[in-house]
Amino acid sequence: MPNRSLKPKLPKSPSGCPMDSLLRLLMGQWTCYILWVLCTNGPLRFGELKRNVPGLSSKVLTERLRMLEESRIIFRDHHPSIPPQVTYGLTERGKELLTALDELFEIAKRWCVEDESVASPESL
Amino acid sequence: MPNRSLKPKLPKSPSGCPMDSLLRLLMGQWTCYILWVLCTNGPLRFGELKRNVPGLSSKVLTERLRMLEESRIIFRDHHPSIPPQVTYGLTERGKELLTALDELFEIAKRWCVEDESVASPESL
DNA sequence: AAGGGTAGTTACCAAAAAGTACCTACTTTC
DNA sequence: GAAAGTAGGTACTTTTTGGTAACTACCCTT
Repeated sequence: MPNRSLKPKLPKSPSGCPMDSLLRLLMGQWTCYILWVLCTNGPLRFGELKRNVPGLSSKVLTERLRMLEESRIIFRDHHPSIPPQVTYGLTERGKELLTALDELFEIAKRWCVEDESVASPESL
Repeated sequence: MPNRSLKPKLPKSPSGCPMDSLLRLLMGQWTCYILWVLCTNGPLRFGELKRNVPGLSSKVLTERLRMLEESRIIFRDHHPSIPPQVTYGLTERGKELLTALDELFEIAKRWCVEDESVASPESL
């Protein structure tokens, strides 16, 4: 049986600022992308999730999932069958978080369009 | 004269996703905190900014400011007087971004309160 | 005339993060 | 009977970051 001992080691936010803890969590590479995949695809098994994020290693995926689970942003549903079946999905907190991240996404898209129209002006 | 040659080296988002570029920018340590300080205090000079973010080194501050300037999230106002006077502040883009980040901040605060009330339930 | 403040830059080093490869234990499929 | 798939864990290496200290050039203050 896997012992789930991989240490997530969030530095525990010495400043005590709530935003600091949240940023520290989201700032890790892949983290937001993992959340976005879980949001658009619904709950996924470990392997499916990994296949949906090309380039992501098992090690890092496990770390990220542990941190997100600990913060109750995602849930972990474990069926100790053979082969084992573990499903991850967004909790209510996770969905709430995604609505905020979605706003960032909208901004990113808007800026991208703006930048393109600056790069190639319509005056031809 | 400082030659402003410090390479910001954003990995240029190989995936081409707009959100990826934005996250790559915001994800760096201190970046969001710098933006928050500029938002709450208004435009600040380099030294003032540094003093407002304890623990942040000149090197990293310069790197972050260059990246944010390049993305037009902050502006850089340079008066080549002696001593030199350089002021940084949020652009319209920056202010737009901060409204989105503020929502994350609200979520972080709410969760923090929730977690405390779970840790010490009112049933005494 | 020595020290401090201005806004950085550079080189060097230490720490943290991420990637790689290989391992479990069991079943199903080829 | 060997390979592949399940969900990770472990050890090792490499890459990326961030911090430190010293430096620029010029002025004002003590």
